[in-house]
Amino acid sequence: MELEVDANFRRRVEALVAQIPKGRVMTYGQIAALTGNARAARIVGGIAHFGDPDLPWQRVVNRHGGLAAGYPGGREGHKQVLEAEGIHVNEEYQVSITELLWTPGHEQGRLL
DNA sequence: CGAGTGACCGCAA
DNA sequence: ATTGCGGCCACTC
Repeated sequence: MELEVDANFRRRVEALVAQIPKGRVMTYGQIAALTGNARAARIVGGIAHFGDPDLPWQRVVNRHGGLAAGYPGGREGHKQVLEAEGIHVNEEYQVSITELLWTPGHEQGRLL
């Protein structure tokens, strides 16, 4: 029953982000697609700003693996948090999504 | 209820 | 390879 999508969209995004394992990252488009709206990638970013601040939005990056701009503290603060998570960030403020991109279902290394 | 906006993505020159 | 522009849909005021 996929009748619930409107308001549930935000809830799904929050739930999905909350399930991102430590040391992994997801893209806004990835989350948007998994929530049912692959074109609502921007909405995910909006929820990230107006959603629950307790969620690990730090593990959410854009398609190019670049850090978010509106993160509290800027990309620099975002980079610091990612480094604390064990994720390496280069001077370009980009992470190796090819290596760190995580998708629900695989749950590889649930060392949480 | 209406309009504006955005922590994006994809494509075109 | 880079740079610029539009579209898309939910969220906030």
